[in-house]
Amino acid sequence: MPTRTAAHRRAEASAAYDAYLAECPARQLLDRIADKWVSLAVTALADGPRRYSDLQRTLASISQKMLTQTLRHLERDGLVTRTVTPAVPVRVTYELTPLGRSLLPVMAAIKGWAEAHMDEVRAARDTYDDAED
Amino acid sequence: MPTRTAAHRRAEASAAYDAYLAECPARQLLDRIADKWVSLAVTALADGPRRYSDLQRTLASISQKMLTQTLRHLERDGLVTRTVTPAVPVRVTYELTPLGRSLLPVMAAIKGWAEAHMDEVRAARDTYDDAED
DNA sequence: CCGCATCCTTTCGGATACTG
DNA sequence: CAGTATCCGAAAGGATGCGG
Repeated sequence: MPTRTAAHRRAEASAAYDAYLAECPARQLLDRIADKWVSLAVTALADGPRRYSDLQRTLASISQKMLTQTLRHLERDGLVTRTVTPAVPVRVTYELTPLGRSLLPVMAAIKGWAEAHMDEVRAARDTYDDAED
Repeated sequence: MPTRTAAHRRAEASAAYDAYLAECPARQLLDRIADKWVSLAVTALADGPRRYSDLQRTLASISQKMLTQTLRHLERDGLVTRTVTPAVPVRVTYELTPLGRSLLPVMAAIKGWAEAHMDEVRAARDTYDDAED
């Protein structure tokens, strides 16, 4: 009989990665996904595949450099797929993978929180700034 | 009778802020909270008030500059309270406000996602990098 | 249309030294 | 202990021009 029970193994598995630790890969991954453009790009793909130019219109004022960079990272990390349709002109569409879909609720939540609590944050800032001594 | 029904007003209210728009304040707020240190700091305060030095130990390798800056922003935005206990030496504790508590599940989710899906992302990266042509 | 390469400015963020 | 202030290198990110 093993000295490590199923509960032990579960606890160990859930602690396999710890973003609090600097050297942990999860810390870097957190840094990647905790990003404004990632949040907007992933949520923009919620309803299905979309074209590059379509995404660029939706994520207002994003530069093509940042959009391409963000999409490349998401593609490399297995969160989106990139599909090129050879036509004239070429047509490129991006779509969430199942892994990307698992991140979608989280990204939608953070974007939603910002939109939902903007007024409260504004009020807090006014109070804070008025209290300058 | 007004031409705008309650449903109209609700729809309008929920669309009052839109992070997709560059000029929208919610875009800036999203940029503030979609941050590695914010995620780690907020989740670290989940179980109650903690001291500055305690947080610094938990958020391994964070510089005092970034920790102070992050906490100041959170305080200004009304997400945490800062309490100074005059003693020798001085004791400063940080605690989530109700507004901060409303953000906690979101921040815990993003941190948790990174830790939970690290292996899948790693596998995707290996595949992507191997396919270099 | 969908990029990549380059330049250049701005910001981020670590290191260090110093205060109540 | 819990900061603030300053310096400085590294990285982010916009602008522009070119290419398949």
